Amino acid sequence: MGSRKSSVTVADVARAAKVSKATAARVLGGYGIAGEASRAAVLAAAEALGYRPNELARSMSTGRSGLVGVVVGDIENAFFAQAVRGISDRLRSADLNLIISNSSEDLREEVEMVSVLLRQRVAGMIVAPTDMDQVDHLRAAMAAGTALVTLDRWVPGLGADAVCGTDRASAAAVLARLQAAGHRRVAYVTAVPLRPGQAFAPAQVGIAAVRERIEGFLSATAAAGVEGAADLVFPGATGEPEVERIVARLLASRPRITAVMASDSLVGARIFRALTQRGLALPRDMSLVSWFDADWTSVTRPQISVVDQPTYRFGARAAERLIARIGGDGAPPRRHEIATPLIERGTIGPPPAD
Amino acid sequence: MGSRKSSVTVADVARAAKVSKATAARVLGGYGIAGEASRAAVLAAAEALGYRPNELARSMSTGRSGLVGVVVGDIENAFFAQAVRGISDRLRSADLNLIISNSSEDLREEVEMVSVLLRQRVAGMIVAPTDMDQVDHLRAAMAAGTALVTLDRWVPGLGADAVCGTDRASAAAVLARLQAAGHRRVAYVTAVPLRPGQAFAPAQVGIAAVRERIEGFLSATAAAGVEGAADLVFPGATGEPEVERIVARLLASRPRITAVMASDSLVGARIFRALTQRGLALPRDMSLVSWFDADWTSVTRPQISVVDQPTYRFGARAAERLIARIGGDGAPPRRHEIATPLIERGTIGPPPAD
DNA sequence: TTGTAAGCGTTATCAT
DNA sequence: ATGATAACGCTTACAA
Repeated sequence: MGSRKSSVTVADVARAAKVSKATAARVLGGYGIAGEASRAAVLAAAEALGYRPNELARSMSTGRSGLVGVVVGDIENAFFAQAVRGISDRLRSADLNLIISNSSEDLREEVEMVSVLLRQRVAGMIVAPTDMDQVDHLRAAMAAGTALVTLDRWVPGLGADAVCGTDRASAAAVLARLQAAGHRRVAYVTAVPLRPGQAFAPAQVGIAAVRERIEGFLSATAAAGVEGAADLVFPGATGEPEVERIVARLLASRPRITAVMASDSLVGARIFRALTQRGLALPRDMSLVSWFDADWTSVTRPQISVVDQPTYRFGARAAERLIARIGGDGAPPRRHEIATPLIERGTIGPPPAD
Repeated sequence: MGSRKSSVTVADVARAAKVSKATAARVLGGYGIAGEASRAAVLAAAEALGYRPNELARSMSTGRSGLVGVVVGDIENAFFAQAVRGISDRLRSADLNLIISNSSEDLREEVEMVSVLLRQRVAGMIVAPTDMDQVDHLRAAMAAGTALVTLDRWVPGLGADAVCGTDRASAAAVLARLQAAGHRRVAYVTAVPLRPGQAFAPAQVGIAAVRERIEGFLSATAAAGVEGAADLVFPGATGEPEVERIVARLLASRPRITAVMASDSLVGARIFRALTQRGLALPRDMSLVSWFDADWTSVTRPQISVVDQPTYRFGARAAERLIARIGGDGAPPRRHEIATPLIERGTIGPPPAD
């Protein structure tokens, strides 16, 4: 039965090369110094025996681990998938490997995942925190000496580097652009759940990036003299039927809502579908701007106007910061903003005459 | 300076609980037996000190590693991103963690990544081999005792479990459906590179799934009495300009090619765009079937007919097999096929009268 | 039930 | 330049 995986160790190599374990370790580990003769012998023996260094053991004695953990909301989502690719590409050049895990945007799972990563003694982690008001587990990780960078979301007071978009400003800019086109009542639709039994307030939104966008949206709306700004935010757009209901409310609103901002590309796609399935045309009957330049936004007709979030760069940048921190960079932590500009395509038009 | 990460160890807990290291280890590790009193003391001490088991050390002594490696072509691609999610979900319930890496469909990188995973002493790995004719590194991994399951691609003679689609059959079925609609000259467009300086032959295609589809396509085409089947395969559709050129050739062909099969959703999207940008309408001017039910295929007008590859299930299934193997399942390795059925939407029509 | 002590495969210190 | 030898934090006989 027992197929002992007993791999070849430095001791084996040393024996074969007729040198001490220490010498073999030095040449194999590439540290210290070794004579020409022994070096050759060791290398030959290692080759012959098929020696593979055991990173576990190596990490055990050095204390550093070569592994970096990533916790994202949903790897299936292109937004995060691209970010992970960016992280992965950067990490590779620093000889670090990637443990990835999904939080499903659920705090409990996030806490669990962080704990698992800590047990694996990762050198650092990149997390997209699902709730900016519950970050004790992240604090603990940092206190334990693990480098941390938050992705896409800035948590004030955490003291971790963050790489995120210009959420507040972009939301305001999109609204301004829509108002310039003549829209007055613009809606903001997002998937974040409305905490049960409570009236909506931005402070209830746990995902920092979304909260910031909503705040930007709300203050710009109010500043424009539009009353009842809070009623223009539609949370809970979690699935097909929910979006369907929201679109119905949008269309029934009086005074009429004539433009929509979708908080992510999934919501955007669903709104688009709900609208076109009713036989409505964009931007004639409704203007639409979606966050994230997903694939689908350029095959529709017209193409969708989007707020471009270059998440590959988010990821790459986050990895760079993390690598620096692991390397001992002690600069004060800061927020690294990456511009998320509006890409105008075909779904911004004047409001319907009606 | 030196923020010694010196975490609390079992020894520390033992000392605090006034028991031996072994006893503390037993209750913390959840094995062996321990008296009620000591158990309570240890647990309390661990809690107070904030003890976190060191998985590295644990793996070192037990020999098993709790980590599973995954090597995919491109995590940024929804095809793989969904598969990874499936893997991740299944792995979690088995208390396994996921190291992921990208091969960029490059053999050299794949070999390197597998080697890295082996050094990390992963319990097993799931790989989408980029070249079915170069799998020595995978053989070596299995020989070293690492469990292996291939994803989406079957490598004959490797002796590893594989989870893949019904590629050959689906290709033939799609062709049959197209022929039933009246098409005679149908093209197959794929991103796999044409090896430089050689005429095209299916045996040059390294990605098993694609090779099988091409073989299915070719034999079904020939069986239908269509001459010059090989000229109907268009490899090298790697980027926007390449697809543009291929579409031009498609449209210029005589006798005319009236339907296209796209080997993946990226190629499909590019073909769709190239076609519609020329003002052509689907399926009036050209019929189209794409592999993979990507998001974008349901927002176009008409919606795209696709071969649905449920890659989340591919991943989940692969993870299940791997878990079984890690658990010692010794059943003969086999190919696990998951149906990839044609979903008819709006892009199959009769050939243009012309 | 509990404790002692020997590993696991490295790195790292200190003589030689 | 090289060789003993002690860690690293855990598991696991074996003894008490």
